[in-house]
Amino acid sequence: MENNKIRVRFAPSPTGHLHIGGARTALFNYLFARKYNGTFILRIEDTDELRSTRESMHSIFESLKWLGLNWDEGAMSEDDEKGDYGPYIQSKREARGIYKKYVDFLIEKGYAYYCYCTPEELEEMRKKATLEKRPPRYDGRCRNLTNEQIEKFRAEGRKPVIRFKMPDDGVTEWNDLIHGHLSFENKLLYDFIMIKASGYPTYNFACVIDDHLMEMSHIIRGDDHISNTPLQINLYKAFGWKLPEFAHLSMILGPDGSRLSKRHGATSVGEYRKEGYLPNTMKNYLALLGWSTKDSQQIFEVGELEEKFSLDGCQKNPAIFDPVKLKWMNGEYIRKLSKDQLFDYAIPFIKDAGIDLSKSRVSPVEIVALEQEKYKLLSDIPKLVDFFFIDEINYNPDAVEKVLKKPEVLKILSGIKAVYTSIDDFKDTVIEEKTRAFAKENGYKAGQVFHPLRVSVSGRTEGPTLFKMMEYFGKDLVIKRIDEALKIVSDSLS
RNA sequence: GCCCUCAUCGUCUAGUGGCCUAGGACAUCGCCCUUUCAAGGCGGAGAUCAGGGGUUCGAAUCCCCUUGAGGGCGCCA
Repeated sequence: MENNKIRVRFAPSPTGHLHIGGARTALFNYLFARKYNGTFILRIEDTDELRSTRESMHSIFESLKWLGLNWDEGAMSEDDEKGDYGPYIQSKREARGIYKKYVDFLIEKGYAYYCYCTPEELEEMRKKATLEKRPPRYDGRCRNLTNEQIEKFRAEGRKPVIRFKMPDDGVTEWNDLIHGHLSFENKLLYDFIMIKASGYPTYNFACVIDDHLMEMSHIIRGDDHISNTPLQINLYKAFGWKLPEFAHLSMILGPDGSRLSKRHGATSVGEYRKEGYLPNTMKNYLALLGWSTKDSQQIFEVGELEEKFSLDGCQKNPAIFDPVKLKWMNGEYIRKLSKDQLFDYAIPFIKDAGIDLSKSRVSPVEIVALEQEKYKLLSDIPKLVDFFFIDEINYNPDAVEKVLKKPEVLKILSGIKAVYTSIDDFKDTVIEEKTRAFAKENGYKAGQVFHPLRVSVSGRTEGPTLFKMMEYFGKDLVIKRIDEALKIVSDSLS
């Protein structure tokens, strides 16, 4: 049954990068389509001639792809598209005159009219209304202009807009798939603009025409659109078109409960990517903002979200974006990666930090994997592995003070140096065995030897497991660094 | 100002009339493991279910009011 086919869309306007909220809307549409074997469509709503940019469009494509929200139909890039309902970029649709015939139809049927009010007049109208404590919306004054008035406005060179004539009474209602029954009194609605003075359609108009023409079955969007919905429904009714199902997702707020904005930190998907978050982390975390399973599952395997998603699990109330939990989740996802996957993700971050990967004796893949359970962000990696790739390490002053400047350290280090010099097979198990034996023979506790050693070879008090680390450094480098540490200790004694 | 929406631990949430002395996760605290930092394991604290009225034998769950928060009232989307 062609008519029962699930078709959903994400319809961003290219006026900036893909934001967290937009990504979440895209994700839910994508998951819904996957769950019910439907079609996920990407449409670009660039009817804001002033703010829409090609760069933004590109950036949105990139972010969507990075998140793995692959769409089946629609604008595939700035210049390519796929599907039988195109064009999928509204400016191109406008250029083809797609909207015009629907405008003409409405005017002919008396559902739309020209309005000659200037922006200044409208501003004045709103101000006055606010002062008089009335709703600051258009009062419909151009609904019944006389021919003389129209002549006069034209003579003044005024460019009209085209407004939709909203019904004066009755109610507009629908059954929202998330909120349930929603209803608005028509007299509280207003004659919204369908066509701007520039000839371009507005959001509320183009959106309805396209959703209908593209045969959308479900409109899943943010609940900031709830009050646009009755406006749009009246348009559908004027055309006599079948309504799609509506589902309004709750908003995402910043940690202080206000609308998520720059002052809360990163707000775009691209920024999180740069900070070292994995795409699957973002997908999983975003899914959990406003949606959950009956058992409050937190981490989802590949494909599991697509399988378990449902509109029933969607929350009505807004969700606060929690960067702390996001970070935890990223650690979880990093730990699930194979060594090779981790390394592939790490490369750009390591290179950015200026680290020369050729400078280590062992495979950098192994080195990066050494501290896998520790990374919360991919950007944590360089500073945790850098001492594997540089000759001269920096000794952390606090570490030197706390660990190396102890009375027995000089003896321990020179003793252990002698032990290491005699090891031929410099492997972690061998080193550990010899080191423990050295401690025991000389009456030291293991930790008394391990700690100064760690600081000596790495310059820090924390790091990877000690013996594996030394094995990777290699015997020569370990001895060289013990010598350096020895020098620091003896210098401080004199 | 008007309209709409929403309301469970600090946060994300489970819960759809009795299984709730409200469950899970993040964060937090303590203990264990341990060569460090993590990770992991175990345990604790944390929500009189915004407040007040009803309905009912019984309400976080249904109804009403109040309060608070968010959204909208654009030739932005």
